[in-house]
Amino acid sequence: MPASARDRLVDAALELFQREGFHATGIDRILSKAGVARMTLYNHFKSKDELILAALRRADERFRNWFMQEVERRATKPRERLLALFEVLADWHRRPEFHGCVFGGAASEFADAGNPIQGACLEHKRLMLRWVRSLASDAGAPDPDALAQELCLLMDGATAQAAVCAERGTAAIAGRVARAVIDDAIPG
Amino acid sequence: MPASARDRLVDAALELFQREGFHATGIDRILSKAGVARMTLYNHFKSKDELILAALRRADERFRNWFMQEVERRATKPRERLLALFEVLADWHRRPEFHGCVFGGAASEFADAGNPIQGACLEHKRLMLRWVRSLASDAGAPDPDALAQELCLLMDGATAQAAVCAERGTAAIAGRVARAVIDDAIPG
DNA sequence: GAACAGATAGACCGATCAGTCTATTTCGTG
DNA sequence: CACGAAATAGACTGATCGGTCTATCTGTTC
Repeated sequence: MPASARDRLVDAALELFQREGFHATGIDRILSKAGVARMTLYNHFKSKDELILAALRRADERFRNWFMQEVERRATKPRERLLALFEVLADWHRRPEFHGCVFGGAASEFADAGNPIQGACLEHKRLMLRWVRSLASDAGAPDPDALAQELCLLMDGATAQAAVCAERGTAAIAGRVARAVIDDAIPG
Repeated sequence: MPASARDRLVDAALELFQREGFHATGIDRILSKAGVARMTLYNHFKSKDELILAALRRADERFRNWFMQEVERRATKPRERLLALFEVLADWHRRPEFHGCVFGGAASEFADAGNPIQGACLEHKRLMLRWVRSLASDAGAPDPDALAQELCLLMDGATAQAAVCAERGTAAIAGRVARAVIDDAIPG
Protein backbone atom coordinates (compact mmCIF):
# COMPACT_ATOMS: atom_id res chain seq x y z
CA MET A 1 0.00 0.00 0.00
CA PRO A 2 1.61 3.23 -1.08
CA ALA A 3 1.74 6.12 1.32
CA SER A 4 -1.14 8.54 1.00
CA ALA A 5 -0.64 11.83 -0.80
CA ARG A 6 -0.86 13.58 2.52
CA ASP A 7 1.86 11.42 4.04
CA ARG A 8 4.12 11.90 1.07
CA LEU A 9 3.62 15.64 1.31
CA VAL A 10 4.51 15.79 4.98
CA ASP A 11 7.53 13.54 4.50
CA ALA A 12 8.86 15.48 1.53
CA ALA A 13 8.26 18.79 3.29
CA LEU A 14 9.99 17.66 6.46
CA GLU A 15 13.06 16.45 4.63
CA LEU A 16 13.39 19.64 2.62
CA PHE A 17 12.75 21.84 5.64
CA GLN A 18 15.49 20.07 7.57
CA ARG A 19 17.96 20.19 4.74
CA GLU A 20 17.38 23.69 3.40
CA GLY A 21 15.26 25.56 5.91
CA PHE A 22 11.66 26.66 5.91
CA HIS A 23 11.60 29.95 4.03
CA ALA A 24 14.15 28.67 1.53
CA THR A 25 11.95 25.71 0.59
CA GLY A 26 9.28 26.62 -1.94
CA ILE A 27 5.97 24.88 -2.40
CA ASP A 28 6.95 23.72 -5.87
CA ARG A 29 9.99 21.84 -4.58
CA ILE A 30 7.85 20.03 -2.04
CA LEU A 31 5.24 19.14 -4.66
CA SER A 32 7.71 17.72 -7.14
CA LYS A 33 9.57 15.78 -4.44
CA ALA A 34 6.34 14.31 -3.12
CA GLY A 35 4.99 13.68 -6.62
CA VAL A 36 1.74 15.39 -5.75
CA ALA A 37 -0.38 17.98 -7.47
CA ARG A 38 -0.66 21.52 -6.28
CA MET A 39 -4.32 21.40 -5.41
CA THR A 40 -3.88 18.21 -3.43
CA LEU A 41 -1.67 20.12 -1.04
CA TYR A 42 -4.22 22.87 -0.60
CA ASN A 43 -6.98 20.34 -0.12
CA HIS A 44 -5.14 18.94 2.88
CA PHE A 45 -3.59 22.11 4.29
CA LYS A 46 -4.91 25.61 4.07
CA SER A 47 -1.47 27.19 3.92
CA LYS A 48 2.24 26.51 3.92
CA ASP A 49 2.34 27.31 7.61
CA GLU A 50 -0.12 24.50 8.28
CA LEU A 51 2.08 22.15 6.32
CA ILE A 52 5.03 23.28 8.40
CA LEU A 53 3.07 22.55 11.57
CA ALA A 54 2.18 19.08 10.31
CA ALA A 55 5.81 18.42 9.40
CA LEU A 56 6.95 19.50 12.85
CA ARG A 57 4.36 17.31 14.49
CA ARG A 58 5.61 14.36 12.49
CA ALA A 59 9.23 15.22 13.30
CA ASP A 60 8.40 15.33 16.99
CA GLU A 61 6.54 12.04 16.96
CA ARG A 62 9.14 10.24 14.86
CA PHE A 63 12.16 11.62 16.67
CA ARG A 64 10.88 11.01 20.15
CA ASN A 65 9.76 7.49 19.35
CA TRP A 66 13.10 6.65 17.80
CA PHE A 67 15.03 8.23 20.62
CA MET A 68 13.07 6.50 23.37
CA GLN A 69 13.28 3.12 21.67
CA GLU A 70 17.01 3.43 21.16
CA VAL A 71 17.61 4.35 24.79
CA GLU A 72 15.46 1.49 26.04
CA ARG A 73 17.21 -0.89 23.69
CA ARG A 74 20.66 0.05 24.92
CA ALA A 75 20.12 -0.01 28.64
CA THR A 76 17.65 -1.38 31.11
CA LYS A 77 18.87 -0.03 34.42
CA PRO A 78 17.51 3.46 34.94
CA ARG A 79 20.82 5.06 35.71
CA GLU A 80 22.41 3.57 32.62
CA ARG A 81 19.55 4.85 30.55
CA LEU A 82 20.42 8.36 31.56
CA LEU A 83 23.89 7.80 30.21
CA ALA A 84 22.57 6.08 27.11
CA LEU A 85 20.87 9.35 26.20
CA PHE A 86 24.19 10.63 25.00
CA GLU A 87 25.11 7.55 23.04
CA VAL A 88 21.88 7.80 21.11
CA LEU A 89 22.52 11.50 20.69
CA ALA A 90 25.92 10.72 19.18
CA ASP A 91 24.30 8.25 16.79
CA TRP A 92 21.87 10.91 15.66
CA HIS A 93 24.63 13.46 15.09
CA ARG A 94 26.60 10.98 13.04
CA ARG A 95 23.77 10.31 10.65
CA PRO A 96 24.59 11.70 7.23
CA GLU A 97 21.24 13.46 6.98
CA PHE A 98 21.74 15.23 10.31
CA HIS A 99 21.23 18.96 9.92
CA GLY A 100 20.73 20.16 13.46
CA CYS A 101 17.54 20.26 15.46
CA VAL A 102 14.71 21.18 13.14
CA PHE A 103 12.82 22.73 16.04
CA GLY A 104 15.68 25.06 16.77
CA GLY A 105 15.72 26.07 13.13
CA ALA A 106 11.96 26.58 13.09
CA ALA A 107 12.09 28.65 16.26
CA SER A 108 14.76 30.88 14.75
CA GLU A 109 12.95 31.32 11.43
CA PHE A 110 9.57 32.01 13.03
CA ALA A 111 10.52 33.99 16.08
CA ASP A 112 7.61 36.42 15.94
CA ALA A 113 5.74 36.30 19.22
CA GLY A 114 2.69 34.09 19.36
CA ASN A 115 3.46 32.14 16.19
CA PRO A 116 1.96 28.66 16.53
CA ILE A 117 5.15 27.23 15.05
CA GLN A 118 6.94 28.46 18.15
CA GLY A 119 4.39 26.57 20.19
CA ALA A 120 5.13 23.34 18.35
CA CYS A 121 8.85 23.74 19.09
CA LEU A 122 8.17 24.45 22.72
CA GLU A 123 5.91 21.43 22.96
CA HIS A 124 8.60 19.17 21.57
CA LYS A 125 11.15 20.39 24.08
CA ARG A 126 8.59 20.07 26.85
CA LEU A 127 7.83 16.45 25.94
CA MET A 128 11.51 15.56 25.76
CA LEU A 129 12.05 17.15 29.15
CA ARG A 130 9.14 15.28 30.65
CA TRP A 131 10.47 11.97 29.40
CA VAL A 132 13.98 12.63 30.69
CA ARG A 133 12.49 13.62 34.00
CA SER A 134 10.73 10.29 34.23
CA LEU A 135 14.04 8.55 33.54
CA ALA A 136 15.69 10.64 36.24
CA SER A 137 12.91 9.79 38.60
CA ASP A 138 13.26 6.07 37.85
CA ALA A 139 16.97 6.40 38.54
CA GLY A 140 16.21 7.64 42.02
CA ALA A 141 17.19 11.25 41.62
CA PRO A 142 16.08 13.27 44.64
CA ASP A 143 15.30 16.21 42.36
CA PRO A 144 14.41 14.63 39.00
CA ASP A 145 13.25 17.93 37.60
CA ALA A 146 16.57 19.64 38.14
CA LEU A 147 18.53 16.70 36.79
CA ALA A 148 16.34 16.49 33.70
CA GLN A 149 16.79 20.18 33.00
CA GLU A 150 20.54 19.78 33.25
CA LEU A 151 20.64 16.75 30.99
CA CYS A 152 18.37 18.33 28.38
CA LEU A 153 20.53 21.41 28.40
CA LEU A 154 23.57 19.25 27.76
CA MET A 155 21.81 17.49 24.91
CA ASP A 156 20.71 20.76 23.33
CA GLY A 157 24.22 22.15 23.65
CA ALA A 158 25.77 19.14 21.98
CA THR A 159 23.22 19.27 19.17
CA ALA A 160 23.62 23.00 18.62
CA GLN A 161 27.38 22.59 18.37
CA ALA A 162 27.15 19.57 16.11
CA ALA A 163 24.90 21.55 13.76
CA VAL A 164 27.47 24.30 13.34
CA CYS A 165 30.70 22.36 13.54
CA ALA A 166 31.38 19.59 11.12
CA GLU A 167 33.11 17.97 14.04
CA ARG A 168 30.60 15.70 15.70
CA GLY A 169 32.27 14.69 18.96
CA THR A 170 30.11 17.04 20.96
CA ALA A 171 27.77 14.35 22.25
CA ALA A 172 30.72 12.58 23.84
CA ILE A 173 31.73 15.77 25.64
CA ALA A 174 28.18 16.25 26.83
CA GLY A 175 28.09 12.63 27.95
CA ARG A 176 31.24 13.10 29.95
CA VAL A 177 29.73 16.07 31.76
CA ALA A 178 26.47 14.20 32.15
CA ARG A 179 28.19 11.35 33.95
CA ALA A 180 29.55 13.77 36.54
CA VAL A 181 26.19 15.49 36.85
CA ILE A 182 24.38 12.19 37.34
CA ASP A 183 26.90 10.90 39.85
CA ASP A 184 26.52 14.13 41.73
CA ALA A 185 22.74 14.14 41.65
CA ILE A 186 21.96 10.52 42.49
CA PRO A 187 23.03 9.22 45.88
CA GLY A 188 24.71 5.90 46.12
CA MET B 1 29.50 62.39 12.62
CA PRO B 2 26.73 60.26 11.23
CA ALA B 3 27.39 56.61 10.54
CA SER B 4 28.39 55.85 6.98
CA ALA B 5 25.88 54.35 4.58
CA ARG B 6 27.75 51.09 4.75
CA ASP B 7 27.61 51.00 8.54
CA ARG B 8 23.93 51.78 8.58
CA LEU B 9 23.33 48.99 6.07
CA VAL B 10 25.18 46.41 8.10
CA ASP B 11 23.50 47.48 11.32
CA ALA B 12 20.03 47.43 9.83
CA ALA B 13 20.65 44.11 8.14
CA LEU B 14 21.97 42.52 11.32
CA GLU B 15 19.03 43.63 13.38
CA LEU B 16 16.51 42.38 10.84
CA PHE B 17 18.34 39.11 10.33
CA GLN B 18 18.34 38.46 14.06
CA ARG B 19 14.72 39.36 14.53
CA GLU B 20 13.17 37.73 11.46
CA GLY B 21 15.76 35.46 9.90
CA PHE B 22 17.86 35.70 6.77
CA HIS B 23 15.65 34.42 3.99
CA ALA B 24 12.61 36.13 5.48
CA THR B 25 14.33 39.52 5.37
CA GLY B 26 14.13 41.16 1.96
CA ILE B 27 16.55 43.71 0.55
CA ASP B 28 13.86 46.38 0.49
CA ARG B 29 13.25 46.11 4.22
CA ILE B 30 16.96 46.54 4.90
CA LEU B 31 17.18 49.52 2.58
CA SER B 32 14.25 51.36 4.09
CA LYS B 33 15.39 50.63 7.64
CA ALA B 34 18.89 51.87 6.87
CA GLY B 35 17.59 54.86 4.89
CA VAL B 36 19.87 54.00 2.02
CA ALA B 37 19.39 53.76 -1.72
CA ARG B 38 19.34 50.47 -3.54
CA MET B 39 22.43 51.10 -5.61
CA THR B 40 24.40 52.16 -2.56
CA LEU B 41 24.01 48.65 -1.20
CA TYR B 42 25.21 47.09 -4.41
CA ASN B 43 28.14 49.47 -4.58
CA HIS B 44 29.35 48.17 -1.22
CA PHE B 45 28.34 44.51 -1.52
CA LYS B 46 28.05 42.43 -4.61
CA SER B 47 25.18 40.36 -3.31
CA LYS B 48 22.86 39.77 -0.38
CA ASP B 49 25.10 36.91 0.74
CA GLU B 50 28.03 39.31 1.05
CA LEU B 51 25.89 41.60 3.16
CA ILE B 52 24.99 38.63 5.33
CA LEU B 53 28.68 37.83 5.76
CA ALA B 54 29.42 41.42 6.72
CA ALA B 55 26.56 41.39 9.21
CA LEU B 56 27.83 38.17 10.77
CA ARG B 57 31.33 39.56 10.99
CA ARG B 58 29.97 42.59 12.81
CA ALA B 59 27.86 40.41 15.09
CA ASP B 60 30.89 38.33 15.97
CA GLU B 61 33.08 41.33 16.69
CA ARG B 62 30.43 43.17 18.68
CA PHE B 63 29.23 40.17 20.65
CA ARG B 64 32.66 38.90 21.58
CA ASN B 65 33.89 42.32 22.61
CA TRP B 66 30.86 42.89 24.77
CA PHE B 67 31.03 39.45 26.31
CA MET B 68 34.73 39.66 27.12
CA GLN B 69 34.40 43.13 28.60
CA GLU B 70 31.47 42.11 30.77
CA VAL B 71 33.29 39.06 32.10
CA GLU B 72 36.40 41.06 32.87
CA ARG B 73 34.34 43.74 34.54
CA ARG B 74 32.60 41.27 36.84
CA ALA B 75 35.52 39.23 38.03
CA THR B 76 39.27 39.50 38.19
CA LYS B 77 40.30 36.14 39.59
CA PRO B 78 40.56 33.62 36.72
CA ARG B 79 38.40 31.00 38.34
CA GLU B 80 35.66 33.49 39.05
CA ARG B 81 35.79 34.65 35.48
CA LEU B 82 34.84 31.18 34.37
CA LEU B 83 31.76 31.39 36.53
CA ALA B 84 31.04 34.92 35.38
CA LEU B 85 30.60 33.55 31.86
CA PHE B 86 27.18 32.35 32.87
CA GLU B 87 26.13 35.55 34.56
CA VAL B 88 26.90 37.48 31.41
CA LEU B 89 25.11 34.80 29.43
CA ALA B 90 22.03 35.31 31.60
CA ASP B 91 22.20 39.05 31.00
CA TRP B 92 22.28 38.46 27.29
CA HIS B 93 19.30 36.13 27.38
CA ARG B 94 17.32 38.64 29.40
CA ARG B 95 17.78 41.41 26.86
CA PRO B 96 14.48 42.20 25.19
CA GLU B 97 16.04 42.03 21.73
CA PHE B 98 17.46 38.55 22.39
CA HIS B 99 16.43 36.17 19.62
CA GLY B 100 18.84 33.30 20.01
CA CYS B 101 22.31 32.93 18.60
CA VAL B 102 22.34 34.48 15.16
CA PHE B 103 25.13 32.15 14.13
CA GLY B 104 23.04 29.13 14.97
CA GLY B 105 20.24 30.57 12.88
CA ALA B 106 22.58 31.30 9.99
CA ALA B 107 24.05 27.82 10.13
CA SER B 108 20.59 26.30 9.98
CA GLU B 109 19.40 28.51 7.12
CA PHE B 110 22.55 28.05 5.06
CA ALA B 111 23.42 24.44 5.76
CA ASP B 112 24.55 23.59 2.23
CA ALA B 113 28.07 22.25 2.36
CA GLY B 114 30.85 24.70 1.68
CA ASN B 115 28.74 27.81 2.10
CA PRO B 116 31.01 30.62 3.33
CA ILE B 117 28.28 31.65 5.76
CA GLN B 118 28.84 28.33 7.51
CA GLY B 119 32.48 29.25 7.75
CA ALA B 120 31.67 32.53 9.45
CA CYS B 121 29.58 30.70 12.05
CA LEU B 122 32.30 28.18 12.65
CA GLU B 123 34.86 30.93 13.03
CA HIS B 124 32.77 32.66 15.67
CA LYS B 125 32.43 29.48 17.70
CA ARG B 126 36.12 28.82 17.27
CA LEU B 127 37.07 32.27 18.57
CA MET B 128 34.75 31.96 21.55
CA LEU B 129 36.23 28.57 22.35
CA ARG B 130 39.76 29.91 22.11
CA TRP B 131 38.98 32.72 24.50
CA VAL B 132 37.33 30.44 27.04
CA ARG B 133 40.30 28.13 26.78
CA SER B 134 42.61 30.98 27.67
CA LEU B 135 40.43 31.72 30.70
CA ALA B 136 40.57 28.06 31.67
CA SER B 137 44.29 28.08 31.26
CA ASP B 138 44.62 31.18 33.44
CA ALA B 139 42.51 29.44 36.06
CA GLY B 140 45.04 26.64 36.22
CA ALA B 141 43.06 23.91 34.54
CA PRO B 142 45.25 20.92 33.79
CA ASP B 143 43.36 20.34 30.56
CA PRO B 144 42.12 23.80 29.53
CA ASP B 145 40.98 22.53 26.16
CA ALA B 146 38.61 19.97 27.61
CA LEU B 147 37.25 22.39 30.19
CA ALA B 148 36.68 25.05 27.54
CA GLN B 149 34.80 22.61 25.33
CA GLU B 150 32.57 21.66 28.22
CA LEU B 151 31.85 25.24 29.21
CA CYS B 152 31.14 26.30 25.62
CA LEU B 153 28.80 23.39 25.25
CA LEU B 154 26.96 24.48 28.37
CA MET B 155 26.70 28.02 27.05
CA ASP B 156 25.41 26.88 23.69
CA GLY B 157 22.87 24.63 25.36
CA ALA B 158 21.57 27.41 27.56
CA THR B 159 21.32 29.76 24.59
CA ALA B 160 19.58 27.21 22.38
CA GLN B 161 17.01 26.57 25.09
CA ALA B 162 16.51 30.24 25.84
CA ALA B 163 15.83 30.85 22.15
CA VAL B 164 13.01 28.31 22.06
CA CYS B 165 11.56 28.68 25.54
CA ALA B 166 10.26 32.00 26.67
CA GLU B 167 11.58 30.93 30.03
CA ARG B 168 15.05 32.36 30.37
CA GLY B 169 16.46 30.64 33.45
CA THR B 170 18.57 28.32 31.39
CA ALA B 171 21.81 30.23 31.94
CA ALA B 172 21.45 29.70 35.67
CA ILE B 173 21.07 25.95 35.19
CA ALA B 174 24.12 25.91 32.95
CA GLY B 175 26.00 27.95 35.52
CA ARG B 176 25.11 25.47 38.22
CA VAL B 177 26.50 22.62 36.14
CA ALA B 178 29.50 24.73 35.21
CA ARG B 179 30.41 25.23 38.82
CA ALA B 180 30.57 21.50 39.37
CA VAL B 181 32.52 21.00 36.17
CA ILE B 182 35.03 23.68 37.11
CA ASP B 183 35.43 22.40 40.67
CA ASP B 184 36.03 18.99 39.22
CA ALA B 185 38.51 20.12 36.61
CA ILE B 186 40.65 22.53 38.59
CA PRO B 187 42.61 21.15 41.53
CA GLY B 188 42.65 23.00 44.80
C1' DG C 1 34.29 77.16 -10.80
C1' DA C 2 35.37 72.56 -12.70
C1' DA C 3 35.94 67.90 -12.02
C1' DC C 4 34.95 63.93 -9.61
C1' DA C 5 33.15 60.47 -6.31
C1' DG C 6 29.34 58.82 -3.93
C1' DA C 7 24.69 58.81 -2.84
C1' DT C 8 19.97 59.43 -4.47
C1' DA C 9 15.14 57.85 -6.43
C1' DG C 10 12.92 54.90 -9.01
C1' DA C 11 11.98 52.37 -13.22
C1' DC C 12 12.87 47.97 -14.68
C1' DC C 13 14.27 42.82 -15.26
C1' DG C 14 13.33 37.81 -15.03
C1' DA C 15 12.46 34.58 -11.55
C1' DT C 16 10.04 32.85 -7.93
C1' DC C 17 6.81 33.14 -4.26
C1' DA C 18 2.16 31.36 -2.02
C1' DG C 19 -2.17 30.57 -3.35
C1' DT C 20 -6.55 30.06 -6.66
C1' DC C 21 -9.16 28.07 -10.31
C1' DT C 22 -10.71 24.96 -14.01
C1' DA C 23 -11.10 21.06 -16.46
C1' DT C 24 -9.84 16.29 -16.71
C1' DT C 25 -8.80 11.79 -15.03
C1' DT C 26 -8.56 8.05 -11.78
C1' DC C 27 -10.65 4.83 -8.80
C1' DG C 28 -13.13 2.55 -5.11
C1' DT C 29 -18.02 1.77 -3.74
C1' DG C 30 -22.86 1.11 -4.21
C1' DC D 1 -22.42 0.52 -14.95
C1' DA D 2 -22.84 4.81 -12.51
C1' DC D 3 -21.81 7.90 -9.03
C1' DG D 4 -18.87 10.76 -6.26
C1' DA D 5 -14.71 11.75 -4.02
C1' DA D 6 -9.97 12.60 -4.71
C1' DA D 7 -6.09 13.44 -7.37
C1' DT D 8 -4.24 15.23 -11.61
C1' DA D 9 -1.90 18.98 -14.83
C1' DG D 10 -1.30 23.32 -15.63
C1' DA D 11 -2.72 28.04 -16.48
C1' DC D 12 -3.10 32.09 -13.79
C1' DT D 13 -2.83 36.03 -10.14
C1' DG D 14 -0.61 39.60 -7.59
C1' DA D 15 3.15 40.18 -4.80
C1' DT D 16 7.82 39.95 -3.81
C1' DC D 17 12.35 38.37 -4.61
C1' DG D 18 17.50 39.73 -5.74
C1' DG D 19 19.76 42.43 -8.86
C1' DT D 20 20.65 46.03 -12.83
C1' DC D 21 20.48 50.47 -14.96
C1' DT D 22 19.93 55.40 -15.72
C1' DA D 23 19.70 59.92 -14.61
C1' DT D 24 19.99 63.32 -11.01
C1' DC D 25 21.93 65.42 -7.16
C1' DT D 26 25.27 66.61 -3.39
C1' DG D 27 29.52 67.62 -1.52
C1' DT D 28 34.58 67.65 -1.56
C1' DT D 29 38.94 68.78 -3.40
C1' DC D 30 41.89 70.80 -6.74
